[in-house]
Order: sequence, then structure tokens, then C-alpha cells
Amino acid sequence: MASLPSILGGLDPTSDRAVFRQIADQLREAIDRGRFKEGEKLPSEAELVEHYGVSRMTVRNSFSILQGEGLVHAEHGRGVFVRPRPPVRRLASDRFARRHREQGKSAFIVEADAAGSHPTVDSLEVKEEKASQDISTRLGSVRRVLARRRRYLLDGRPVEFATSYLPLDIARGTQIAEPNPGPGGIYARLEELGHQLDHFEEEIRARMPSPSEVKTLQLASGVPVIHLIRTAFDTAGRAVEVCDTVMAADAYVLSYQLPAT
Amino acid sequence: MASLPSILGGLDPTSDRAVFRQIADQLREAIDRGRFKEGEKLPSEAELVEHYGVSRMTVRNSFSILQGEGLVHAEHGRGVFVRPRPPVRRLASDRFARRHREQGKSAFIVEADAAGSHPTVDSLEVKEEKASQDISTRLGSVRRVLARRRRYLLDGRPVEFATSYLPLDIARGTQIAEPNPGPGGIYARLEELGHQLDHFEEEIRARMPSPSEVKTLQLASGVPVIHLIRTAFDTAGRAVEVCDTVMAADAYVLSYQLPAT
DNA sequence: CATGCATACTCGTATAGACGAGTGGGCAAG
DNA sequence: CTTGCCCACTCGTCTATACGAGTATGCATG
Repeated sequence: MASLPSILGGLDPTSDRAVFRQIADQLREAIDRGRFKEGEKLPSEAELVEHYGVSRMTVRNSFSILQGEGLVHAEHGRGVFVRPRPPVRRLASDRFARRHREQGKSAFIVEADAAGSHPTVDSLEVKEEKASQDISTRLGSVRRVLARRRRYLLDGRPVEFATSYLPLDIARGTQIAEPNPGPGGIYARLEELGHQLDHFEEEIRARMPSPSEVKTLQLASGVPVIHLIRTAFDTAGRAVEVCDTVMAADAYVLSYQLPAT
Repeated sequence: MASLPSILGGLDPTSDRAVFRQIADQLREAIDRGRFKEGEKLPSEAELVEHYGVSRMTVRNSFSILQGEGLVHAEHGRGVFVRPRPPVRRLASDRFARRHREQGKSAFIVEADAAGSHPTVDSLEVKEEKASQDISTRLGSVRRVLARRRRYLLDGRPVEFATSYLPLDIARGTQIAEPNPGPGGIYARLEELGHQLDHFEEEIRARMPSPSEVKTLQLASGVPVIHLIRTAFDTAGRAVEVCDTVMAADAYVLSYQLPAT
């Protein structure tokens, strides 16, 4: 690495911009310009204290700004690093098309294999439970539901956490209530049960994760989540499934195709 | 407000959870439970210093966690407040349907009026410029484009910042190159010019905002942005417009309807 | 009554120091 | 050579203090 003074400038004492912001600005610019590359270690707190002639807390304050922006992450005992951008998973709007439901493996597995990454699904839980107010409304005033929870990982990294809710009168006692719903997933089973799927509705929000989501998805600070709620409707117009998904935002791009009507 | 000890507990010295995290946990829980309501002022730093018997920096550290989560925001000289959740704007996937293009006013204005809020559009800029690599690719290798930039506000609050890019051979010299594109917007003009719209593709990402986005959208800390890139295709299969939109994530819910095919 | 200032309270910025804990390299002992 | 310890370096946590600047309130002055 080049010497610090050649990468980072000095402070402007006449500026009314706070010192820790000036330092953050310089580091951010250096990162944007590629002076510090993905995964590379930034100067240590001590080095920056030395370089700028400020106290350590001031430097730490700068780092915390960049962390909040998702640009860097700190590793205890090692240093502060430019956060590498993980490969993103592309979700196309036709991902639930019937033709994708032919094979035995789930869409997640097939797609990950194709992308050369190693997919895993864990913490599978299938149980009956009381529907939340929101789920009940979406499913048309049901009291209890079958909930299917699972977490998806790519190359060991958790990227998505999803729960499907289904009305008991549809799902109870069927293969949908089994941990492994069989080839084509629960949508294939629903159609076999006479609920021909008509369309899906998806609601998308983005927000900062709750502490429990940070834990489950092992999120670095400065990484938002995409919260997607999908409702599946059968040809009778009935909502037959609600799927609540929380995704690590840095791992996903959602893609939709809309008719111009 | 009830007394502090009745809302916030004490610290657990035996816990290995850092003190500032314990304080943040208690404040977060109090907020979640509605002990502190939206817009309400939290105890001041001094009060919490008193209550917990810790130093001020420790309390500030707790607040900075909650700020990063988007739960609270600080106002210089006033206090720290529970961040109110703004009314969200719902974007439905049929928002560009031809039938919505009849009236003179833009979709944004019509919709906001219906919701009872006061919409504004500002910082309108229309100019020809060099296409970025990404835009060029999406539009099919054009070098220069017409760029239409504008910012949308609801009740004075900026919520969205968008830029449309169009190939010069289509847009130059037409009403599309005017600040006001006329009734039905640029999509109506494109169709009049013989580019019957066939479908749109939308790409959605979520991430933390850049400093300039924070400024333009006046974002509180802990608020991510939704980055939406829409490409419009005509019936000849040509990409005739790319619209790059950055939205305050706390102001939007995107909604899509997908066929089950 | 109205104006304006003093003041108390709020958060913002910055310093200096202390100790703890994770990491990794080098050196010494076996 | 291998094992294990020490040490230097890293970030994590916390204290104590100081001054600045924005806000709001009330009181004194005109």
C-alpha cells in the first residue's frame, strides 16, 4: 500500500465540517476511487490517529459512519476492511412459472447450482400455529395456519429467511405439512389438491434489520433487508398461501417484467 | 411520562453483553412495547446517565445503535425522538397501464391528491448528455441520451429522485425534450411517436444511501433507499427509455402482480 | 404588551486515558 | 520440527471532561 499521506489528505481547520466527517469523507473517496480495494484493510485506528493528529475516538467515529453506510466492516483484532460486495442472487418475476416446477429440486437449489455456488437450506420448521392479524387478513380470516419456516444459505452464508403460511383446511394432512413437500414444492402440491394457481401478489419493503434478523442472517452493519410478502391466489380467487421473506439486501436483485397493458 | 425506573430496568453486571448494548436493548424494547410512542421524546442523555450510572459516551453509543436501526432520530438542542413512520406510498405494478395515462396530470400528482397529501415536483432538469456505460448497455449501445431529472416531494418531504434516459434519435426535438412533456407523460408521447409500449422491466435493489442521496432525499440515518431501474420496451423489442429511481425506503411499498403462467 | 436577552437544557464534537479481548507472528522450549 | 507461550498490534468498551451550538422558556426591560 502507498503511504498514507499520498492517499489521504490533511484536515481543513477552517471548514465547519466536523473533523470526523472530513476523515470519513476522505476514506470514502479513497474507497470509491479504488485506492482501497474490496476486502483490503484500511489503515488502523492508530495510524489514522497519527496521520491526522486527532484522538482515537474521533477516528472511530469516522469508521462508524462508514460502517453505517455499509462501506466497511471491522474485525476485532484484525482491522477495518472494505466490505466486499457479495455475488447477488437475481430473482426474476417468472420464477414461479409452472415450467420451473417440473424438476424435483427446488428453485433455490437449481439456480444456485447453475451459478456455481453451494446452496443449503436449514432450520426447517413445519408446524401449526395461530395466525397473526396480518396473515389472517391476507388469507381471508383464518385463525390457525400451517407455517413452514426455512433459511437459505449460499456457500455457507445465510441470505434469506422465509415463512410460508397456509390455511389448515388446505394443508393439514397433506404432503405440504411434511418437511419435504416433494418435487415442484408446495405450489405443485397445491395444484394437485385442486387449487390451480392463478396469480401472485408481491409486496416489497426495505428497512434496517431487527436485532434478531441481524443474527439469523449474520448481517454486517449497514446492510438493509428486503422484506417481501407474497400471496398466492388460486383460480377461484382464494388466497391459498402467504410467504413472508426477509432477504439480505446486499445479496439480491429483484427483477420484474410488467405488461404495458 | 412515567418515571424512568418504571420503564427502564437496571443493568446486569454479570452479563457479557456490553453496557451500551444493554441500554439500547431496553430502550428498543420500551419503544416496541409502546412505552415511548411515535414522535415522543426519549429520556435525555443526562437523565439516562443518571439512571444507569454510566458515562455520557456510553449512553450516546446506545442512541447511535438505535439510530442505525432507524428507530430514533436526534434533534440538536431538543432531544432524541422515536422516529415516526411516515405514510407510505404504494406503487402498484399496473401504475403504467395505458388507462392511467388518459388524464393530464402525472400519476404522482393524481395519486397523492387522492391520498390527501400535497405533492410537488422540483429540480426539473432536461438535458442531453453522455450515456453511462450501464445506461448505454440497457438502451442498446447509444452514446448520448436525453436525461430528464426530477425530484418528487409529498407534503414538502422529498421521497423520490428519478432520472429518465431516452435515445436521442427518439426524443430530440420532441415534446419529450421539453420540461413539461404534456398529458400522459413521456410514455404517451412515445406512443404517439410510433413506439407502442410492449412491456417494462424493473430491477430492484435496496442499500444504504450515499451522502449525496442523504442530502437530496433529506434522509434520516437508518433509512435505506430502494433503487429501481425500469426499462421500457416498444413492440419492436427496442428499449426506448431507462428510468433510474432512488426512493426513500420508509416512504414506499412496491406491489407487483404476477401471473402464475 | 412586546421585545430581547439571560439561562438552562438539549445534543454535537473532541480530547486523553484506561483496560479488555481477539489475532497473528516470532521465539523458545521440548 | 512441533508445540506452546509471549508480545505486539488490532479493535471493543468505558470513563471523565471540556467546550460549542441549537432550542425553548421565562423574566426583565423598554
